[in-house]
Amino acid sequence: MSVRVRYAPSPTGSPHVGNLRTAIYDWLLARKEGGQFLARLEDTDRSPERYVPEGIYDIESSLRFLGILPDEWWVTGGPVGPYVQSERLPLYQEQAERLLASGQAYRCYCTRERLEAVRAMQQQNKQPTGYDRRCRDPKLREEMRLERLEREGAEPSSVVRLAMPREGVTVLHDLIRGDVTFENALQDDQVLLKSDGYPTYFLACPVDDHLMGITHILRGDDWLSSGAKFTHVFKALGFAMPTIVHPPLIVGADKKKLSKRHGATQFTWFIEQGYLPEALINFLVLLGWSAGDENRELFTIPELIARFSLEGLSEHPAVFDYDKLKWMNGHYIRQSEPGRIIGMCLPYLRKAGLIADAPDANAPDAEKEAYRVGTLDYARRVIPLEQGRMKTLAEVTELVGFFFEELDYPHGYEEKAVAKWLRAPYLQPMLRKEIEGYGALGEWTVAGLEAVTRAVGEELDVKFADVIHPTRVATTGRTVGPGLFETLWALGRERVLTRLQTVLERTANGIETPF
RNA sequence: GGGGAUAUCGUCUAGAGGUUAGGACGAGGGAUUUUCAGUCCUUAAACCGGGGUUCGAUUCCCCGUAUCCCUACCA
Repeated sequence: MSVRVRYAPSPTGSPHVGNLRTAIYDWLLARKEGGQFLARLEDTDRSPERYVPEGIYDIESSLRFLGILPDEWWVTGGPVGPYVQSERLPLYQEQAERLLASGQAYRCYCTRERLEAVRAMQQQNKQPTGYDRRCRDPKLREEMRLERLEREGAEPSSVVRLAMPREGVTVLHDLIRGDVTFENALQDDQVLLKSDGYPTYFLACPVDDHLMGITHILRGDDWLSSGAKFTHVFKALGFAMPTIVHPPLIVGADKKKLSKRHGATQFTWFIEQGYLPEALINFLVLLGWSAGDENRELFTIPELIARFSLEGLSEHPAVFDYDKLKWMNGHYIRQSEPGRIIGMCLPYLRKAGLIADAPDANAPDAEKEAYRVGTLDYARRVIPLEQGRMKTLAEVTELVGFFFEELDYPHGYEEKAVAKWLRAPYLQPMLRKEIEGYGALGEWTVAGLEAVTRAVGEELDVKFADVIHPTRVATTGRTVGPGLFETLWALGRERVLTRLQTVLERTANGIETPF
């Protein structure tokens, strides 16, 4: 039987990185085994805070971003749809009826108030909490129904609860943890069908996994402790239990389940920051899985597909290491074709106001041409110079800002940079010679710029480095950046000469330090 | 309170009944360059505790401890 796995997110907002990691595992497994990867929307909680329509879009775009497109899902449909639980209500109701008919589930008329009171009492007495099974007794149930009927003047609402066996044990066989045994008597009579007619996870998931032919269930370790109820629903329904495995949780530095207070958890944040899909996949996969004794951690997607197996999953929680992710992302940025990075960086530059938006489609040709030459070509020259320094794409604006911003000494110059390098006694002659030399340069090339600069240093009898640093500060306002000659080359003759000239004039009487 | 799971450098992890317990991130040092980044070399850094089993356990078993997860008409 071919492998069929599913990613089953709830649209409670932007997807959590932990859920996406599971989706990646699912996808890798499907690709590795030549099976199918499906996605199903678990939107059975209709409360406003737990049903976020935009979340659906975030889920969809996150999968697209990662390039792990489901073979069957709500976007494209498929043979076992619909792939949205709220559109499958009759299916769950039907199965609930079966359970009711066979006595493996029962209606419960208890009010929320009563449930809360019971729980409060249990907590007060340090008793295990859980439903006291009052309605499991037909007589008491009818009593409760009548009582509410009279009080409310209409047929009272009810839920359907799982009639968990009162004795024996339920064993869940987890692929990586082995048999996990639960005492049935300790399990709660889980609500399967809510009073609003929607199923809970414990009914919807088994029904769908069965109907959709799911062969392997991968779900977070936080589900393991309710495994008995889950397993029992399959059994009660007469459905074969798929292979099940609980990858470890992703946690924060304090070892608690990764949440907002640890930093970003919403996947869309990572996209916005400019993490590359292959970096995210590589990093996330390694958080809870390893290729064994292969001493490496950088894997391409095809390599991951070839190596992935459920057996490689670890069983203890993994701390999300933002630093390592950054390192890995920087690695993949460096590895990328410059064209790709340029394309990915442009939106950040536009957003930061460093470059203008592209002209309209119906703008005059001259305007389009001017944009292409003046803006795009410049950005194309500049961005690759900083490609090696970016850890995230969002950092590009910080890195290349000085190329685009109007530098007008001393405005836009870093105080420390000026203090350190523009106090050089030979500054004035150096600037004058550079202006002359760069101005007279035939072809504006990196080699030509270097030759001129070296010559200036020799004429001044100053070390090469001592020319380079003040020149960098004079033309960029800072001490760090790409190689000086690449920088000058990218800036272009006009900007370089203007900036040098301005500094020359304004430092004629020593350094103005308005700082 | 109850239940479940887990335990190797700070972090992600590899590992085998006998190893110098390996790699990576991060940290320290050095080299290189024109600053930064990168690259290369290098240093420090770990088997939770106690019992067993065994010639020998960090590895297998038990107990303890610690941590996490669940304990909803949420997933």
